[in-house]
Amino acid sequence: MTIGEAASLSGVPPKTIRYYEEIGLIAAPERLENRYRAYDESDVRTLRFIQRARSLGFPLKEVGELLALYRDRSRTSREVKRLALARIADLDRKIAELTTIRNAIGDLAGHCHGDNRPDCPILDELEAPTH
Amino acid sequence: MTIGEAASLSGVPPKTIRYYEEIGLIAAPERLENRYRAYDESDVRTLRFIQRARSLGFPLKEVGELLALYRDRSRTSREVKRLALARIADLDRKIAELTTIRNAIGDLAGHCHGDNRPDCPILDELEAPTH
DNA sequence: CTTGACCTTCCAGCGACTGGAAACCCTATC
DNA sequence: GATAGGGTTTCCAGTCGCTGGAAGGTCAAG
Repeated sequence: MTIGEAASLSGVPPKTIRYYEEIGLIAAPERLENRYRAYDESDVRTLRFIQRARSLGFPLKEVGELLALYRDRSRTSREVKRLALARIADLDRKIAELTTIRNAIGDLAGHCHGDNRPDCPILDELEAPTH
Repeated sequence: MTIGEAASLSGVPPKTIRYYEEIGLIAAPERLENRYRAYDESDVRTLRFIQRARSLGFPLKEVGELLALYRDRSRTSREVKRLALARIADLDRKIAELTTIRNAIGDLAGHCHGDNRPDCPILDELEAPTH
């Protein structure tokens, strides 16, 4: 099948598939006589795997590791779990950071009238923080 | 004062200060005879303002808007609050998204033994999701 | 025979920096 | 006066994960 068909079956756009090939995440596929890339079911499964790992926030480097583990019959579940737990720790850090920021802005906005007057605690605080 | 001094007083690295100048976020400063950039107290205050707005997650484009509002004596607090509330909505969306992902990986990791055996629900799920 | 939808390659840009190279400037020390 | 070290200057490249666009080749339908 062509790249467009593989794209719609896997949910990964053609441009992105070519990009994954370029950076070596997936192997370069066979070509048809007209130089079009030819994919099969197995390629589509790989692309779907990648798509799901990406949607879970794994960076491409880790997607590559997951893919290698996925193909390695002798891998242990420990290796996979290690990646997953690292990803969770990373997400927890990011969530905590965003939450802190969100609350800080929330506090500021809560003290701002938001009317036609010019005085604004948000700008005041950016100018010279009180805490 | 030189860029290095302005950097340590404001918390914005020299490279970043030059970058802000390049993209037009801050004005190009006077130069000394040796072509070094010369900053004053007011520049440092501006840089600190930017630094704080950035640490609150405002993208540079919005930092520019905040800066313009900050300098505009006739601005209303409504305009500032609008930016702050948009930022909060954005953060809430991001936090919700990351939390969803975090829980999804958490579920998967919870079902994975993480031992020497090869079977792993994480890879299984990436291969073919059940939900 | 033309239209339109594919496909190919390559190059550029996003945001917000950051690193490095090559050169210049200033001060202090030997 | 040479040298070492710390600034500073410019410019170019790289990060991450794509995405858009240009210029051209290919194919099936009308």
